[in-house]
Amino acid sequence: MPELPEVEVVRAGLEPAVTGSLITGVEIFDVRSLKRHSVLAGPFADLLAGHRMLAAVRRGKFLWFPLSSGRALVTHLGMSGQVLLRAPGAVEDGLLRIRLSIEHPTLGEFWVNFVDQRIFGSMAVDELVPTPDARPAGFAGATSLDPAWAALIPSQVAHIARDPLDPAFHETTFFAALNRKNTGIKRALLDQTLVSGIGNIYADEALWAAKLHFEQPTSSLGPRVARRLLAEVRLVLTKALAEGGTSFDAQYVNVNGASGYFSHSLNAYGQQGKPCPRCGHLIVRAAFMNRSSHFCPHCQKLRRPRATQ
DNA sequence: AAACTGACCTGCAAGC
DNA sequence: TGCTTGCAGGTCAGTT
Repeated sequence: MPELPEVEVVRAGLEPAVTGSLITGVEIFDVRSLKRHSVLAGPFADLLAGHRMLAAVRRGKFLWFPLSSGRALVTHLGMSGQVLLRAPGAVEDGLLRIRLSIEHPTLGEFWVNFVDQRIFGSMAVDELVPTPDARPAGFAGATSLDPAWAALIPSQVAHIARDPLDPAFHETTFFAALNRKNTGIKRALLDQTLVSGIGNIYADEALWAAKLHFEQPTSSLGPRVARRLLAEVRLVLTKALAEGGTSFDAQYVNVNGASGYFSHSLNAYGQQGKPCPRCGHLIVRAAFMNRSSHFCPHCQKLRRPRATQ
């Protein structure tokens, strides 16, 4: 569920509370939320208790907290994950899977509650490895002043591409990959090894803004169109972030449980049956990759379509 | 090698 | 009211 803007809202909310905090307790209520944790690393709780979190870092939809032990706590929200900051003793959150008790040097004690309805998300303690380009591995907000962990990335996140808001995102490599690939543009936007952070909502929104059909072959995009699309991706992610992300229900909330407002700004996603804000034709929903694509059939036509036997 | 399909899960709304 | 069905913001292993 949460895409880059939603995950960034969570990261930014956690940053002040977790940076410098000592982990004093770990409670696991559902081991399925540890599916990304390798038992070879050791018991999850033992690898956390007694160590400090040094920062809150994000690349795409992955979030991690470098630890004083030299490892990192990795968090992915999956489709329905939330990380909630609570005062110790607060009323129980439903669907609570993991809880960390932490102690901040000046702000005091918190509960970090990992809540996840569908359990597609997870937490794990992972090794940190150097980034190939020696650039900062992800976005760390105000904490990143060339610290030791900046150019280190959790091993399980290393295969994920940089996101389009990352200053080290390599545009040329991305455009070259689009040229080389033999697939549709939406599939490519959702491929986190090409560009990270984009999910079903923002893929549909960016394609609507760029007037591209979701099955337009990537290899058919000229340099100008590809640039335009990337610009639209950045624009929609930035706008959504400014509005606190997209919330349809209580499933996506920030660390305090509050919703974002971007759902009011959607032009295509979930708008099937409503008029396209640009041309007035009705937005259509189509099956795509075991999910849905939403688009305007009038201003998002397939160009140079391949022969359809 | 690259492209694509299920599997993994729970809860909610809509339809009967 | 209670059942069934379809649907949901993602990733990964496995199969062609």
